[in-house]
Amino acid sequence: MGIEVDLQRTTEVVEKALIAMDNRQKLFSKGVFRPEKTFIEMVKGYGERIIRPAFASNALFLTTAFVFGDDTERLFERIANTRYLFEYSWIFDPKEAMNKSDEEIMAGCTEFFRPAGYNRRVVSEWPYNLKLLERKFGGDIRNFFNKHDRNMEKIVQALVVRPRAKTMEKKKNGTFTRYGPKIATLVVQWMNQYGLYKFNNSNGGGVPVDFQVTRVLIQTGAVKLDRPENAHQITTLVGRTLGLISSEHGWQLRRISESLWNIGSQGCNQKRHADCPLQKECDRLISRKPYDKDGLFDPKDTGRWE
DNA sequence: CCCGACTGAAAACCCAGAAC
DNA sequence: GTTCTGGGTTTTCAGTCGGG
Repeated sequence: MGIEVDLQRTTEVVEKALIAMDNRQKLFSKGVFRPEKTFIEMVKGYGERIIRPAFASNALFLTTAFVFGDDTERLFERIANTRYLFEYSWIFDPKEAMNKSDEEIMAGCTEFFRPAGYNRRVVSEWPYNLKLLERKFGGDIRNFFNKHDRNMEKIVQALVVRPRAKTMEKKKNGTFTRYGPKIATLVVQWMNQYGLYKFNNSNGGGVPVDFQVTRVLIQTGAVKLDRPENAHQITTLVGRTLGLISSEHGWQLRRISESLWNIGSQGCNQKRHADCPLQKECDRLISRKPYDKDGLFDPKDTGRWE
């Protein structure tokens, strides 16, 4: 059988998730969980206070790279502190950073973000990205977006280069590093959602497909597997399918992403099955272990009913 | 009651090298 | 050449527990 994405079933599940989100059903009763919100509002406010129009856009663009291999809620809780932001605002300022060594920049970056594990690599790429931003785009990420016709797809494409592009390849290309298919789409989604940049097409760029989004679709039978399969292949297929469904039904990509991600991270991940709007659609709980350990999605039930 | 020590879970991916 | 496969890697925080 291999990997089979059931278009009909995916549509059904997505529609139910959207309805639940809109009607504040079950785990959506307190609204949509947006761990990034406080921090983004904080950088916007700070940028206005220091009268630097590029500050918030730059800060969000650079920070989003850290939404890799970290707990998003904990990450934003750690850094959403006005005193810290004031003290470390220079790490988001391309001009000021030009006067500092890579080591100094990396040290400041580590102190501010206190990276949790995998995303330490973001720290080592920070000086490169920051200096590229200054040299090539005049210290304003919005110039990079302008260069790609303010078009979400083109911007994501320029950041990703190609799936699994090597860091060196991106550097040769003169583009930013640490932005893969998930993070690149997440950046444009947030930039648009929080009004940090006006794109020409506000519903492009795709859905950031991660473990949580995919697990919901596997557990509800929208993605059918009869044995463990490669995670990258599945997330690519899922991304394509969700894009298709979005344009077919006129559903916003951001809303599809938020509804499924909320159900996965706030529901399944915390075993709140009784509080899940997709409870009746779902017949299992899959483990994250094979995903981290072997890069696989294992369809096996690990005990939703325990 | 409050510490420090300890444990376990969690993480909106990327890349080298093998296989076509 | 391009595509695919398999696997890496580390900090943080909440929860628990025993000793002082």
